[in-house]
Amino acid sequence: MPELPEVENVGRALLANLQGRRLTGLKVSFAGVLDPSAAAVRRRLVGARLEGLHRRGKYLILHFAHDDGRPAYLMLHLRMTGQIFILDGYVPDKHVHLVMDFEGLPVHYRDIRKFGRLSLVEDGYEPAAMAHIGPDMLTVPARQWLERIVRRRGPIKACLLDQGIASGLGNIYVDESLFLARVHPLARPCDLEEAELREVLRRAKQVLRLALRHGGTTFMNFTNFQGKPGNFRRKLRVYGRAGQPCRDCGASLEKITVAGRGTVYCPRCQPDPS
DNA sequence: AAGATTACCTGAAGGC
DNA sequence: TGCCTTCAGGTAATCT
Repeated sequence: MPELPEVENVGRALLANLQGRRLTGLKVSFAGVLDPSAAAVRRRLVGARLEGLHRRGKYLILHFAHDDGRPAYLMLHLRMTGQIFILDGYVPDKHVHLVMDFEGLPVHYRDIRKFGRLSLVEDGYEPAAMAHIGPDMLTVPARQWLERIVRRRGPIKACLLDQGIASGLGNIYVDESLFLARVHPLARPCDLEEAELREVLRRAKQVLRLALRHGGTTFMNFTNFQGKPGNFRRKLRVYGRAGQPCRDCGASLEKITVAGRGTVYCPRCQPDPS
């Protein structure tokens, strides 16, 4: 499940391998992953060079430019199971839906569940299609984040998953952040002290940076562009560990449902808010 | 109007 | 070549 650190890794790989290269071909075998049609995307992008790239939350926006300077942008979201492979001798299977050719270097897009999207956008790194997406979780100033969350009455876990408040956290890193901050997933931001909220943000940034350094978390499907799994899984404190002992206090970790998501927490380290 | 639910997909896992 | 149900979760759309 790609969240901010996994998406950042993908972005770095794309930049490192493709910056300055020209897109020379585009093959699409499942049209649903591309918006609009392959023909329309080809018309805008083939012949353009990859100039740069921007990430906000779990979105990547690739900036292409034609020789006359005319810009074009491709917005990418991997959703649940999207993967990019840039790998010598990679053999596509039935889940590879799109191949971009960069002057002989093939870039494969694979997506088992077909939730991911590559979308042509015309309005740069801050497109209207992302107007409802909040600031990036890794860089949002504490003051701005507090303003956006402090009056919320829903469970803090739902707020952290809400990409409109701040973007980048998914189910894994939300549970990890709340555990490190010693905050119960059902606690309401409007009931918490400012210091507790600040601690949640501090821990979220910490866990994202740490996961990034370890190449992301491979739980189900994530691998990097060369097909290697991330190493952060063995660092997880609560996610995927329901019924196992808390690494800090030994209590049995509990599993509940919050905002429709499986949620693991320590009943002793993260005391019930009520 | 924020919060909750469902649709979109496939594969893994478990019960029988 | 076992069948069926449940679960996994990011986001948009649709409810209440």
